[in-house]
Amino acid sequence: MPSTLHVQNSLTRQKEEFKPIQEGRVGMYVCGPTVYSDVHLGNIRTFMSFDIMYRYLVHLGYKVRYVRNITDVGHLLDDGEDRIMKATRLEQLEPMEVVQKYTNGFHDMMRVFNNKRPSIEPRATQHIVEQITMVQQIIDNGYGYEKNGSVYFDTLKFAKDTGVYGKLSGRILDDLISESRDNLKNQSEKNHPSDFAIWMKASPEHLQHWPSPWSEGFPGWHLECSAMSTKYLGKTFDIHGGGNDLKFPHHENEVAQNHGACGCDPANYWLHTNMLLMNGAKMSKSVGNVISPEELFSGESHLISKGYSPMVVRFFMLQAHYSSPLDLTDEGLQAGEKGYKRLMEAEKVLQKVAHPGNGAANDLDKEIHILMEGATDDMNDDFNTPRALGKLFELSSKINGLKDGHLDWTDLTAETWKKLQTTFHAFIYDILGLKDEMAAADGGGELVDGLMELLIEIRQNSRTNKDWTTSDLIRDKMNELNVVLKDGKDGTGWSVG
RNA sequence: GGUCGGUUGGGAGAGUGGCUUAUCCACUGGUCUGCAAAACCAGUUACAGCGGUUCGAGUCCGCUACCGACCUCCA
Repeated sequence: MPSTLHVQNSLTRQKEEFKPIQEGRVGMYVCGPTVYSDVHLGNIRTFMSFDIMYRYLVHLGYKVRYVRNITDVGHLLDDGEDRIMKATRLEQLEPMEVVQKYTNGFHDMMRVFNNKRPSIEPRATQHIVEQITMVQQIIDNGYGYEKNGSVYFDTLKFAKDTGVYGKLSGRILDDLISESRDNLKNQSEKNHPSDFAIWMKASPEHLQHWPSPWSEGFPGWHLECSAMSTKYLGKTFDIHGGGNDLKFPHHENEVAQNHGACGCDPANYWLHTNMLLMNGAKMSKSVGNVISPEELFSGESHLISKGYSPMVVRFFMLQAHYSSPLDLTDEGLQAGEKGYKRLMEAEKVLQKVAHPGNGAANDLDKEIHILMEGATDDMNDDFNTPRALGKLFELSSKINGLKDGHLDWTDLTAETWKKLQTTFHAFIYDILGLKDEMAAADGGGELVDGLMELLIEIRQNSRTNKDWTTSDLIRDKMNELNVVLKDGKDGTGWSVG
């Protein structure tokens, strides 16, 4: 139960206390999407995980510079074709049209899931100069060589000189030699199979290309992150993140490039998120378990029984730790939907109900404090959202218990109640980034509120007169409209859903 | 073949060498209620298998089985 933030560092494979380079400030770089197709649910989980980290760091009072790039060039498919170029060909669009289209889609989806915008969202194509400069530095330092207009990173020399190559992914260069397969397009040009391109000469049909000292071409995929993180966060910064499938080769090569150019580690803490599974397997077309965010919302998929709202999906994802694989299932989503509503209801009750005034710091008071502190400790422990959520649910029980009269208001002070209101609200909205999806519906303005009050009053009169026909009619009709009436000790409440 | 991770109750999913339950969903009983819903209380199902370390192990070590990711574009 750490009282300061600890994170699992992929670089050391250990949980370490987080100490920023500059006090009070954090530089964080996260590998963003390659904008060549619609955003994948797995991406959404990854960016949501880093969104939580970003939010929590901000909550802790850090001034965070959060950089998340857009890859719009240089990311090749295994047949050597550029991802963007492929989309250009298939959709008959300009490269920048492809990039804009899927960038827009990505942004829309990030907003739908309530992910905060990064401080800087640089694009690879806007940083060609920086990348060319870095290639030159790498060449000057003896770790790059040119072949037919393309430039490659000399992994063998780098590994011999520094011993750094393979540090992040746990791979040894000897293994890489035997592992590598001769299926890369430019294989023959490379001195060594594990070498990778940092500048590629453009073939005639390639639409995205820039002049450079070596050829008319484009930067290698791994290079953009090195160049842009260095530009905006400095040679060494605090946190570098991405999906764990990027660990090798992308992140390993990034480390190599930074060392090759500047002789230093790019980031002190490398954080990797785990994969999202669908029904126990990685989403893939061959398995037939792919579902898009839109299908998830609408329910139009054989994989799910109904649609689930973005916040339900977000809540569902928060119930697993970011470093564990998460299995997306219909049952899991259903459970998530109920849990999400329960949590949000408790928050509403908490904010609506005032402490009567007289109370002492008894056991209940202490329990509430312990739970609140526990939730913070959980977040400090490598952003453990599932455990923190558990604490929030235990607090929900206390809140509901007080409201229903099962727990005694005199056992806690008004200050504690006030603090609970602040803390709970901060956790749900600021840290976990949940939104009240019912708010839009039931906050339909004063008119709706007034009408609802009137209906509830009429129904209450019927109930007093034991006119069950009328009271049940109102309740049933409301149910048909997806409005749930809740009879409590202090009158009737209502909610949508 | 190599690297890394995983296997927890009906489902999802935390967790720690012992003492106090994760939590959510589902289920059972109860309280409340005109009835229901909601809420609250209580309860039922666990730590893949085998061996070892230990006074004591889901928790550490080893082996076996199974699963996954990466090694090739991928969050």
